Amino acid sequence: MKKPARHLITSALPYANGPLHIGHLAGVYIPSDIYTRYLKIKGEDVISICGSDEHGVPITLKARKEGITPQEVVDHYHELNKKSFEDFGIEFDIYSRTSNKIHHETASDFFSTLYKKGEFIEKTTEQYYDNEAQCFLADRYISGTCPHCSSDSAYGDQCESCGTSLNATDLISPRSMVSGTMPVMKETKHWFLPLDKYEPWLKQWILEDHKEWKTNVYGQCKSWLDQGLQPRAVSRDLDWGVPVPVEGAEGKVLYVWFDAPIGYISATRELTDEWELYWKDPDTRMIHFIGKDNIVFHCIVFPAMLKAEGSYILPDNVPANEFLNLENDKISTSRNWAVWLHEYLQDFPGDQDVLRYALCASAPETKDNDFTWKEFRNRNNNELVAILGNFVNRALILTNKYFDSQVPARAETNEYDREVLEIMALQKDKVAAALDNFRFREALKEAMNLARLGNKYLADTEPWIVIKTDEERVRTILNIALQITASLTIVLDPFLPFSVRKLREWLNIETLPWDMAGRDDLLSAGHKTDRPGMLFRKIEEEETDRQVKKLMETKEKNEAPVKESAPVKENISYDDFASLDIRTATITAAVRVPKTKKLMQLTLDTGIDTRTVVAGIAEHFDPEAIQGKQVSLIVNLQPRKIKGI
RNA sequence: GGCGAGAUAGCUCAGAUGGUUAGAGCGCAGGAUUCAUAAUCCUGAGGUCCCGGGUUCAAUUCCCGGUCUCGCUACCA
Repeated sequence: MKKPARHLITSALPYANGPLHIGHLAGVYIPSDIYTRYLKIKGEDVISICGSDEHGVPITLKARKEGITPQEVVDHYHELNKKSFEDFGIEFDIYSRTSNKIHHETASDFFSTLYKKGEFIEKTTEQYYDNEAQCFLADRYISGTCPHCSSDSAYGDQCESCGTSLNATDLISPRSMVSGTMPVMKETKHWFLPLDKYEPWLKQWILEDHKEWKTNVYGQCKSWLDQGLQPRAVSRDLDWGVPVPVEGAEGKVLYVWFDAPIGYISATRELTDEWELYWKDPDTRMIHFIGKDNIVFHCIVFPAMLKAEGSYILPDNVPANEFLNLENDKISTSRNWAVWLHEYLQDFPGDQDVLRYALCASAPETKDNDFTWKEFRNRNNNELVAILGNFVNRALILTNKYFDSQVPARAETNEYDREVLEIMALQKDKVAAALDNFRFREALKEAMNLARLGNKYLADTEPWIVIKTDEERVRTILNIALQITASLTIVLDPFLPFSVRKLREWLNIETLPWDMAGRDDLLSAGHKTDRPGMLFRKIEEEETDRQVKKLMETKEKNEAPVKESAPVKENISYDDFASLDIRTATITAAVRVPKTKKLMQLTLDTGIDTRTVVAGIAEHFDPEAIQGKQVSLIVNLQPRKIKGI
């Protein structure tokens, strides 16, 4: 493979409607940061791009709910997240945002270019329109009764109660969540990117030319390509986003997934006048770091957009990670089940590298992984403190004790010394080989093995005993131990930037380039080192227990029945009310409905008869636990069949 | 429902074009050691490789069927 002239690293743009958590870090930003730092220390030409994704419906919903403008929402989270990245040493060359002017221009121009080339098809479809608020309603803005489970709190895109994905037109008695009124169907025009047109080319490019992509990425792409691609809408009716730059397109903006990846381009433009070198020169190697939920957009939709435009390069690889769970449960922003980065730093000030280490060591590279506080503590105490911190401390303290902190000269080496030096020299290539293949867990392990080697070397050579009889021999031993320490500052640099900085200060050296790692002459005899402090502190059980307790409290809070009250339905007449026959009934039997997640079949004794009712409660109640309980029931509701019952 | 990925030691994960004793780190047990933040080093115990069938001389690996977890499912972002 030809060596690329430069690298362009992109990291998925975090959506600016919430703070960042450990899942973001482990899945995307730690790998991308390690990779970027690695390329930089190797002396490659590389830029790392990221920014806030600030458009789309959820942000407008959040703004409406909080009674502020969408701009205020994104301003808040942009600043918060930008700071979190800085605090954790995630070094982007630029952290931009999609609500700024340069992005609007870039995205608008991109659309115009495709529009002028005739790359879009226009389609007029019928969509729900809110007459009172005078706007089209995205599916998310519509609620109604689910046609499958009869839950009355289904959204236009999905029923939260039974999990079915829906079209807004499927809903029974739809209501606008903006005004509460009943929406009407109205025609609206949208632009579509005909992905089907690029299908043959995508098949060749991915399925034939990129067999080396990770199996999850390749498999997902293959599944889409095998099913056949369809034209995909690139615009929507909304007043928040990049306006569609076409006459007569008032009230329409670019669909956020058209808009967001262009954010990578606008951020690069904002960073450098040479942006076209990074985006259009075939000698540039582009890598997208993303989570698994983003695969199709980065592997199919965005490449199709770039291809349609014509002058851009395509990604060389898209190393998508799986998801990180937390204490055996899915991370969820809405359920507050997460470790938030800004909160972590309040509770563990100065311990950024510990989290970086723990998340990299158990990154969800091939399958979903679980983060536990216990593992976090163990990783810190047994690996960072005991192996790395301890070795560095031993080497420097011994030097301080025996040779007044000066690097001793190496005399004659014996066979064992040479063996150790040889392993040390090979270690950087092992780390590099893993990093080149985006295997970050393995790379970190190999880097740590260098510290393990150091501990073993000291244990085997026992300088604290030899010093009594043979000082010359100890000089050689400590020289070698210190050379290992110096190499550690190189191979660990991408992973633990904060700690490596400290270590360099104690060794009194500058940042060394990658290729020097493993050399036996990084520190010359007589070089003065500093007395070391603590590289890592021990984390006590109380500290992590407190974190677990915090999560348990969240869980309790979530389980408490403080359900948000649904919007009040339209008033009904007294006659309607009077016609409801509500009675108290006793549950005599309850069984789960097979092949459903949420449905439970109940047998009820109403006092007047015994009847069978299906309720969407199986996620929250145990069949055994609710037997004998009393419920109220409208006994004259029209009977319906659900799942054949 | 359809599709994709995963399931291997107590935990977190590697791995094998099908072939003798399936690996690592952590945890656990025993020993050595004291320079070091009781940190290190050595040794050891631990596995129905998710379940059921098939192909084969041989299956944890390939094929078929199933179970569970996660993701995608085309206007969710």
